[in-house]
Amino acid sequence: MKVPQPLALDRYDRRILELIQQEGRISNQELAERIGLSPSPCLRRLRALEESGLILGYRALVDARQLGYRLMALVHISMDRHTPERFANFERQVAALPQVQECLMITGQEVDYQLKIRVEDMDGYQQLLLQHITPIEGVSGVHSNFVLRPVFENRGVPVEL
Amino acid sequence: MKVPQPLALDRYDRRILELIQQEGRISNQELAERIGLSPSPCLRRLRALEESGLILGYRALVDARQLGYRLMALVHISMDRHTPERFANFERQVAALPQVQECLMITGQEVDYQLKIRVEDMDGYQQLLLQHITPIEGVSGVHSNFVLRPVFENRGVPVEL
DNA sequence: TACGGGTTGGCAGATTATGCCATCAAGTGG
DNA sequence: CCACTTGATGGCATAATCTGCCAACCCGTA
Repeated sequence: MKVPQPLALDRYDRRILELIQQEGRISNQELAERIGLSPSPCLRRLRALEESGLILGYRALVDARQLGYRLMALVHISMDRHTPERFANFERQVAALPQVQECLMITGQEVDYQLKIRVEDMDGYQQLLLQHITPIEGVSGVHSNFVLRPVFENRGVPVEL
Repeated sequence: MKVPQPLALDRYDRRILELIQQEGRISNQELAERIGLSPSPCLRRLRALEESGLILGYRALVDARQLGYRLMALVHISMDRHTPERFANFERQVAALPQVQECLMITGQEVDYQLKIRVEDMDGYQQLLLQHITPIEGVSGVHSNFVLRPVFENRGVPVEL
């Protein structure tokens, strides 16, 4: 473990970050070739980026539609009383629901959270909402928008220059 | 290339999908151990899942905050005229902005798109909005919510039993 | 010029991936 | 009940990759 340095990334590090955000399973050899370095220093840099916490991990992207999740929705939640306990409890309950892909606490006069959920269809949506989200203590309002088309998702973080 | 089958995933395939969504760079050997299969058939299954398109790819997760992106916002866009050309043009322009991490076309009486953006700070936000998003032809309204805290993101798609 | 810190490239051994083949289990028809 | 077919497994040999180590190099400084 290393304390986050003032963070000095040269162009090699940046190229590495760009490439592994696109091809997370690229071999170190090919990575080295593409950034114009030999395998040894390339691997050292990659490991250093991982150790520093800049690279949080690796994920395979799975096609949700092919798995039967044909409906994606953005669910906006408002809470009645804004106590830390209420929030903590809500977040814990929501984290336990696998259909909830993302949970963001956001600004907004009427809204406290936005959830991104994936379900099979409207039935699944209704079930999730009525049986698992609405009943959570403190939830006073729920409003959803459905995703008509995901234009793009899962883009990498820009690593300038 | 294979045509998407009726999709019959046994428990081995499901375990593979679960594991590589959590550890995208896991070695085939360890993957095989964890699912209780020898390396050969495990690798065959993994490759088959990739070929079938169920696995779309692999990504490294990069810590945006450490890269200086301290502000995340959800930007809601409304368009004045709902013609396919307007939409296509908007999507193209928005895709060219690296700060836009996600673009979803959504339902809503006043809203057509939700963008998830990452910027350095409020200055960056203002610049992005005024110089690159508002000027896009057809954009008639913009309303943003800021993310106070990302409770969780980037969760895997659930692969039931 | 000599020195020190940091990085590189190359090499050897360990680990992993890959293709091939015999074996095995399940289902079919004789 | 026995061939026979289909599809998947496990093991093995080979190829490719990773990993740790060390000498060489670059660069700023004394």
